[in-house]
Amino acid sequence: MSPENINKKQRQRAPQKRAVESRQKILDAAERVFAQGGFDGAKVRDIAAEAGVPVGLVHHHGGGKEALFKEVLRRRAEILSALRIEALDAARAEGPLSLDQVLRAFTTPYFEQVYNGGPQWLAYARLVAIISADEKLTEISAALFDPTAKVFIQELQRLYPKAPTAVVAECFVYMVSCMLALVTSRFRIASLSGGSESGEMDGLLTFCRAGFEARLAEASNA
Amino acid sequence: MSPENINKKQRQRAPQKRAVESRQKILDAAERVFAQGGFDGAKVRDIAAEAGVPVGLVHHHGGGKEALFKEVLRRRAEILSALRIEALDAARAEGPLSLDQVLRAFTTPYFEQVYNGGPQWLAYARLVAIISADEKLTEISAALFDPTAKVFIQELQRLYPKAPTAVVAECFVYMVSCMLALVTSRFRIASLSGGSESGEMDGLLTFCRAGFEARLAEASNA
DNA sequence: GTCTATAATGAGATAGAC
DNA sequence: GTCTATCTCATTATAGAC
Repeated sequence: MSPENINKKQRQRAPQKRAVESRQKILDAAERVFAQGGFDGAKVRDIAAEAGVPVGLVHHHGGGKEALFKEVLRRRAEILSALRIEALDAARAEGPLSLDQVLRAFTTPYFEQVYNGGPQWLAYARLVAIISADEKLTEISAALFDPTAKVFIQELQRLYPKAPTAVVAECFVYMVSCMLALVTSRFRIASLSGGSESGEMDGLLTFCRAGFEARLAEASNA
Repeated sequence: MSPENINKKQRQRAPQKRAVESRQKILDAAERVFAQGGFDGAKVRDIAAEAGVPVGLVHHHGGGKEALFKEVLRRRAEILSALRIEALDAARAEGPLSLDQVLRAFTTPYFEQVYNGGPQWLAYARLVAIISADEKLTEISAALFDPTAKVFIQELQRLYPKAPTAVVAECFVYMVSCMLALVTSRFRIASLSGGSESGEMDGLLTFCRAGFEARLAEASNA
């Protein structure tokens, strides 16, 4: 056995507590900084300052700005996708799916994490909204979210078999936009209405459920 | 009369055709470049190259990157706001407003310009979607769009007097999100559905009208 | 107004000591 | 792994000739 292999094995056995803490601090700080300003707006120096570590360490653990960005996105996208599929399976177990169940299986995990998962999830939610609007990042966000989206669209299609798939996808995109808007524009809603807030998930679902029903019924009769 | 005043008068009389053309080229190029990548992603050099002018000229006419950015946003925001208010007034002239009329007064001018106003309007639409998602640019977009938004929210409030203003504003934000998403995600919808497109304004309105009705009815009975 | 050259700064990445 | 100092390149902005 060569010395290199011995070193590798040792690293696998003892991943140095301090090191993983640093890595975590850097990823979390990057998440917050990227969530304001997006990829180009964020500076590696800002991330280092936010994490309280020297700049060199950000490169060491993150492997460059771009790799760091992708890793930040990937982390929670995987968790979220798993939770959504899980929720859908749980609903399926109860019998035939309703529109409300499908929409809830998609949105509940998101709001659950954003509201109860700690402040990092809120930063992540903002970041997702930013990359969704950015033309240049389409490939990344498609790779992260399209597989799950397709599962849900397929499920919705089953509920409205006569509606064209393009219309189902269109409605799905509307729902996702509203979902992101609710998180990113809560202050905006407050300001536009003169102060008080209202943004709860059930309101969003009422809006979207009615929208789906009306639009897909219309498209089914065309 | 001093020599300076003479010079000023001469400039006002003859605003040199070449100069205004350059200014126009630069603004249009900036619009396209900002529409990909946002403020931080866009480089002044890219704008100059896109406009086919030397870098120095961009600064001369644009007055720096930030001023250029704001000017690009302002131009069409003013046109759009005027068209929307105009459409609302025209509908008012026909008698009591319906929900559909209010929503159409807001969305029609937008789609009219985006689809028939030339390619620069499409770039502008993308740009608006980007700045709407960006936390740091909240002030700018609020200054540009909130005054008109408030007029429409007030009108919607009149249709649903028992609904809390916060809920009306919430629905309004949903509609705007869907409107922006329709323009920015048309290819996304196509990809999610396997190829064909569907994105027409009437479909959006069906979705949002039903959403408004359901959500505001619910909130009025609470 | 237009263009070229350059100044001044900002930012990503790396080398090498500890 | 951690940190400091530095390299290198890109970018905004300006100065000054035409």
